[in-house]
Amino acid sequence: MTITIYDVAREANVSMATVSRVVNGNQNVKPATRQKVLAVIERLDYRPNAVARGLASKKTKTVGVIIPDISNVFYAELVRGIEDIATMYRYNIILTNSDQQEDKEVQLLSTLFSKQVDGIVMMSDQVTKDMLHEMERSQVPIVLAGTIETTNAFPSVNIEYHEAAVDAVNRLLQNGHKRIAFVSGSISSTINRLYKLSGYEKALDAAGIEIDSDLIVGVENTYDDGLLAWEELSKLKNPPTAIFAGNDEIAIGLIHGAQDSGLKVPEDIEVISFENSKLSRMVRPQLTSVVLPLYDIGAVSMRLLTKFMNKEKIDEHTVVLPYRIEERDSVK
Amino acid sequence: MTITIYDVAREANVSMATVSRVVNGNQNVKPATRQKVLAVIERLDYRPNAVARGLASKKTKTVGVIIPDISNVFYAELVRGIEDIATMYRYNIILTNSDQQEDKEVQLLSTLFSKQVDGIVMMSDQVTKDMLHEMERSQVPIVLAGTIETTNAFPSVNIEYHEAAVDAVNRLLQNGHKRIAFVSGSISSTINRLYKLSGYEKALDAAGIEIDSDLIVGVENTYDDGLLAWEELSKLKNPPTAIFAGNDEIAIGLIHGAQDSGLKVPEDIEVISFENSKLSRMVRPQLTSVVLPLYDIGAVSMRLLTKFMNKEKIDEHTVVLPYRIEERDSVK
DNA sequence: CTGAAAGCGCTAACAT
DNA sequence: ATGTTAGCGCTTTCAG
Repeated sequence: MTITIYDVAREANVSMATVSRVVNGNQNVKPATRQKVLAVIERLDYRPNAVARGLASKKTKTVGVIIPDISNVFYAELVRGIEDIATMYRYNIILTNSDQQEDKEVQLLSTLFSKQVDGIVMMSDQVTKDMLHEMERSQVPIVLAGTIETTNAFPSVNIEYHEAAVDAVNRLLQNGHKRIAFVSGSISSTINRLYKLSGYEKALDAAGIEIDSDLIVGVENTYDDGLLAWEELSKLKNPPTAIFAGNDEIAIGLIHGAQDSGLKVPEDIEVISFENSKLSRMVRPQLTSVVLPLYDIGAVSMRLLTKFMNKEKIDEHTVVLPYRIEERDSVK
Repeated sequence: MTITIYDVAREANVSMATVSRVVNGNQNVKPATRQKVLAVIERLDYRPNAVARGLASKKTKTVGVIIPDISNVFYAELVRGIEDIATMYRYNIILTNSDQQEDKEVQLLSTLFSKQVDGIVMMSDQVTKDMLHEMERSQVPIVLAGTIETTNAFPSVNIEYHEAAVDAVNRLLQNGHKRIAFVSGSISSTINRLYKLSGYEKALDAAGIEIDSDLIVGVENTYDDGLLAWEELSKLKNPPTAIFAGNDEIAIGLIHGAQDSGLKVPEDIEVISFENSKLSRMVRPQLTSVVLPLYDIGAVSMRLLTKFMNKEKIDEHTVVLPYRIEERDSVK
């Protein structure tokens, strides 16, 4: 049978309260009895039942994580950041994939609540009304990692996407380009629409260049769609001479598409990306890219969550991490 | 306050046992009372507490997953396979990273036990005695995913690494190569040493080619180490004309290394990889590779675990998945 | 088909 | 410093 705190108490001739105290490191225990209890614990190989503890204390020491898809390096980096900090604070994480489906996201929130997680870190392309509704019922803190929620009702950690996008496009403008394309995953997603696209437009505007909708292409965030986007772009009567890519996979697809049709990067066409994952160095030419610090966003999000869970004072519910542009070889 | 099964019972004028029955889909409830209870549940927005349920039923509907590092695409694929099947069977997963450290692996097992997971899927480079010791204490089933445990005491799912390695090297031998290098992550890890390396040696042996230890290089499973390995190999008086790479990142590093020094792949040097992740198509030339079906290994492992958890009859504790070679352009 | 009652293993006052 | 006593919210016999 499984051995319980009660067995230990009996064998050690103390009450279960005392056993509980030594297990939880409570200082109100005479060293001698502590030793005695510890010895019995060792001998019986007693292991506390976290579920019982969770029921009694209403704290489970586990947090929920909702992301679109763990098999995407992008999110995997983020999760690693979350997990590292969680471990540091003795939390475990329940990992769930939403595949960006709203109904799934709502349902995942619900099952995480039922599992009595102490908090949730969530990343989503788009925080809908239904999600918000479910989130508002939460008894536990929720922090949004790398996701925009326009009402700003929840704590979040992000970078300045808009400024970053402006910078990226300016980098291209500096080199004299007039025909700059913007290729990005689901233009409809909040970040792409509200920040990257608007940054792109603002930069062009400031340079006195008219927006050409032919140069704005919305695809999936994948290598293959980067390839596809290149095909589309290269067919234009007046094709682009530089491209601002929404993420690394797209950028690499674009580059390979260009190279396959005989062009040289960056000589014939320049590409700047927005992510800087491990992939960015695994192509030739290596990608010049805005660095989106996914690991850090995850880590900081989790850290912020611990503060809420501990009811510490929080200075800022909304943290904005710095970004920078990593210069490599896809831009001259 | 949080509303409990007791509140629902009171409001519906039934006992909590009845509420429990309708919540759990027990058929022994008159349709009329079921409706009544359901109505109250809806009205009160009652949500069962999974922790309490776990304590009472001794089933948590959550499984533990131990992998080396989620930020590695390799493992991320695997986890996605696990998670999809887990979701299908209504389980959640607690994800943990071991970083391949034995002590951490042992400790993770222990904390997962304490959290009362219903089962564990684990992937490790090397199953040590200490780990085995901890695993043997487990009250719940453990299945090993893509990991070798020589005593075969635990259920596992793998592919035939040895045969796959032989095939891969033969593929190179076919093209007339005599100087074939083997570059792999931690040669000391069980799979690399016991299977890939031995497959490499066997294939060369069968072809009457003597093993040259200069051609066997053990590195980390990273792009950078692939680059490094190339440097080392290219300095040899008698350098290789073909390489068998332990995984995709290494293969890409090797290829870029060769290309950077002016060689052409596959004209001047051929490379075959062992993984076939998304990366394999994201290089030029695209990688010819043994396909290691990570997603499937994860999915099948989880499926196997559900069988154990349900105490279903198991035909084979050890399942071996098929592999194949995906022909692309890094081999002629 | 429904209810009563006894736990599941632990924490957290409250006493002593 | 240590023990007693209620629960935490639910499942699960056992009766009826």
